[in-house]
Amino acid sequence: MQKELKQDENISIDDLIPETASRYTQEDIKKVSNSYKNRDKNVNNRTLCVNLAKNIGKKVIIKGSVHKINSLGGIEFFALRDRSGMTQIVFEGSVVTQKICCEAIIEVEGLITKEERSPYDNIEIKGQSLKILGSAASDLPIAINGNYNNINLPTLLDYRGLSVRIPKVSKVFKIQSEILRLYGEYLRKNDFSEIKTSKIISTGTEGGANIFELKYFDRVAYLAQSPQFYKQTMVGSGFERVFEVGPVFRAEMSNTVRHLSEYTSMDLEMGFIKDEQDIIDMQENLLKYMFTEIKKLYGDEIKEEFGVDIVIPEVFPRIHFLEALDIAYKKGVKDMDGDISPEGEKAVCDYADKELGSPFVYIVGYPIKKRPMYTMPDERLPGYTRSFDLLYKGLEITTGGQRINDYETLRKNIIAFGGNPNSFKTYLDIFKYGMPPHGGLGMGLERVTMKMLGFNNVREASLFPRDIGRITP
RNA sequence: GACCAUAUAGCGCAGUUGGUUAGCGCGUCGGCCUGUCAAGCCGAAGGUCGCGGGUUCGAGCCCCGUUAUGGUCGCCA
Repeated sequence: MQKELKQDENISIDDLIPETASRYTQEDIKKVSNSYKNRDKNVNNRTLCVNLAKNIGKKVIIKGSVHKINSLGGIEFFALRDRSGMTQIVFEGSVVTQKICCEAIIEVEGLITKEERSPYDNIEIKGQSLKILGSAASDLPIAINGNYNNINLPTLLDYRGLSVRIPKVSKVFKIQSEILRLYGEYLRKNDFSEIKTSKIISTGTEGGANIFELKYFDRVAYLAQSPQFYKQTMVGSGFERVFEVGPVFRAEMSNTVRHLSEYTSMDLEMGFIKDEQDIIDMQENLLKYMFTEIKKLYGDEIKEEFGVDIVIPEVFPRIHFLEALDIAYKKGVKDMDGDISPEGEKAVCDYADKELGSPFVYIVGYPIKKRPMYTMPDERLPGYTRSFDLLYKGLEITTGGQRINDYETLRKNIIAFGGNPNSFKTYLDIFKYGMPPHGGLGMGLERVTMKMLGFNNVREASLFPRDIGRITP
């Protein structure tokens, strides 16, 4: 709820502009513009926490947030946090004269000292002067320096702007940032081009009711559920291999630990494949690369902070849908009615984990009815398709497959799925005028992050999650 | 959308078969303290028990409604 403004807060933008603003002389202006060229670049020199060890004995300036204060009367210990890590500053005597609260932004000049009693790498800074760059109030609603587990997820999300300061929380998103980097890095190395396509569309791609409607001038438009058609268009364009990382929107009435109304889809699409196995090969190698690099960079921290090992199997098992069903039945999962239930998926994952030593498992060959109209049928097992899901630790993190690339087949499929070919004209045209055999996949960034770090709620892996009940912050 | 659970201080929680002034830990505020690292010791503030109604001499507790949150399912990445 918005609070009423107090009387003295009732100011306008005009109050911010002094009358002199219209009378600045050429000289006044010149003074400012000259300062652009002649500025002292060393004024802002600053040593980061991570670089303290190699500068022991030097006098430095460090800047960051006050993480924690321990005041013992004549001596005060500050834990200081910057983007690289933490350190301890010791103030003796009367250096600290102002009231300073946790999360205040400070600048400290001091001497880097080897000190066995310091909890941070046996290094600390003897503070000689202190400046407040940004003050902080004392009534922090959540503890940034306390035990992460003492705050419930909805509270963390309500105060997201502050909870992202908690080192363990920000670590999640540092890792997620690396996941994104590695995804693009590997695909570029393999001749993929990155594309960005519009998220405002005129018709749904996958059909169904789970699409957000929005006002678009005097018309109705929708938020894209997937870049599917655009990816395929660009395969046909001659790019052959494209990838996109971007938001997709699902208006599903699904209030679960694994659903978001808006999530980041890591998509790829590639031409001149033999079949869906080429797509799986590409993704398997991609994931091995990504996970190996993450493990190199963060493996120890992930183990320590989140208590999980990153396991990268030699081969990712590939099981046919009907085999998977069988495995699930044998594990005692009932009531699947020819389709694999989430419980059945868990059983298959369990099997892959225990029998095949892999937290990943591909289920290939879903029934036609379970897949979108553009999915390539498998001529060897009519009724089934050349599509797949990738399950990771019991959760679906990817859907993909080979697509139909023949115009007539696709046209008939659109009709068979209850659509009107006329409303898919732009899409169909790319097939009418030559389209290579191709396929691709979409991978949910937050789900990958969630499972990699062993969370049981996908919201923990989303900076500003959107779900049925949440559109703020 | 269906079902189940929960709602008590800034945060995390306890609160007995319904019974005086609703507690605990952390945090916050004040005081003491020169090696803290879950600092310690002394003191203090902080609550319309989600909201609305009902039962009762009496409700944080029981009943009805409502809202929010969490979880499960369908569905999905």
